[in-house]
Amino acid sequence: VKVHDVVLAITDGIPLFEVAAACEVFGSWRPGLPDPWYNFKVCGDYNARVGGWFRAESVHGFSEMLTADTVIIPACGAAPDKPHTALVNAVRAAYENGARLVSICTGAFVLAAAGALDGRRATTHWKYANMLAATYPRVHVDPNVLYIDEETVLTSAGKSAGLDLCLHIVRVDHGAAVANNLARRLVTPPHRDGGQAQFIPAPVGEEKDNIASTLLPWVTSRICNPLTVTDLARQANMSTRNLARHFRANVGVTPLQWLVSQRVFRAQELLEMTDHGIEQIADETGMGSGATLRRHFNRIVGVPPDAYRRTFNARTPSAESAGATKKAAAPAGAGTASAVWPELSRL
DNA sequence: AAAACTATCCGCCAGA
DNA sequence: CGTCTGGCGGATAGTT
Repeated sequence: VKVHDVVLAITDGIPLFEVAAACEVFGSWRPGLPDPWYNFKVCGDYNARVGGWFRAESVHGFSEMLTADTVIIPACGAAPDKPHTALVNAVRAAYENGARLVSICTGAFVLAAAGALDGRRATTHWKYANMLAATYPRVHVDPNVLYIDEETVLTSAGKSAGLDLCLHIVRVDHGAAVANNLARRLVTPPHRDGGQAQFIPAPVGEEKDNIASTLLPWVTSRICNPLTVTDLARQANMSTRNLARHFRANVGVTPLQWLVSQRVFRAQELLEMTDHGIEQIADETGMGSGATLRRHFNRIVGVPPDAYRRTFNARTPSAESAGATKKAAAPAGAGTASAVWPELSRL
């Protein structure tokens, strides 16, 4: 099996965070991940300043992109609308060679300049969305999503959305279980399918009495109850129609979709931390039946509940036969990293 | 696995 | 006016 070549391109003045996110995901193998992980290289300007604190010395030339399977452009320098010419040319060449292009933050400007975004949907840091749309009219800019997957071209919003996109790519390449495993190790919340789901509309939201800050906590704390969408509407003091409207606008998915994903997340925790049976967990997560839980769990997590438990349950250090997955359980005392998920996973 | 049955979603629209 | 809300009904998604 050929190892997937990932090349990260950096230019002078590039922000640290975006670079770091990609390096964390693609640049280091961790226990439990497939062994030949990615073949990760950094290319760019020699001595480019990174984040204002470091200089990049050990970098390859842009020509590395020509043989890459995936090219990542974390951002551009201070003037996104005037991208680095050599970089743009290299990206164009890589694209014509069939490479998958990935941008984080203002990296989308480089992709756009290379023509890779023409006629496509794309996103970038919300602060630059207008500029991107104005500079490249043929790009359909959507500032309201974390990332957009156009198969061969993937763009993401700023900062941590880049991490979400990187994990999404791992999910595409290696499956949900591997992606979730990596997310756990990075102590970041796992996500649903990224392809069509567009969650988190407002990058810079206000803290009013919106659904996200009032209704969602109310529900998550009662996730063991078989709440219906009508129940949520009653709690929010609005009609189901209005709830559907506001929910979509504030949370990005429909009430039921969100509800089901929360139940599955809770089921993940119970699978990790208890030895309860599937039927019991279905009951404890407000899911109607074990069959229903299995179906949704499989769809969202990517593996069946029992397989998930075998991999992650901290109580039963199941003898992993083949050496592939070295005891993926969390360190003792940490109570499994998923303990931090409920708060973070409010998509 | 498929079918019958429910619940939910969302465009449209009128009324506040 | 422009904005918000709740009801309706067909299409979909979810459940048994």
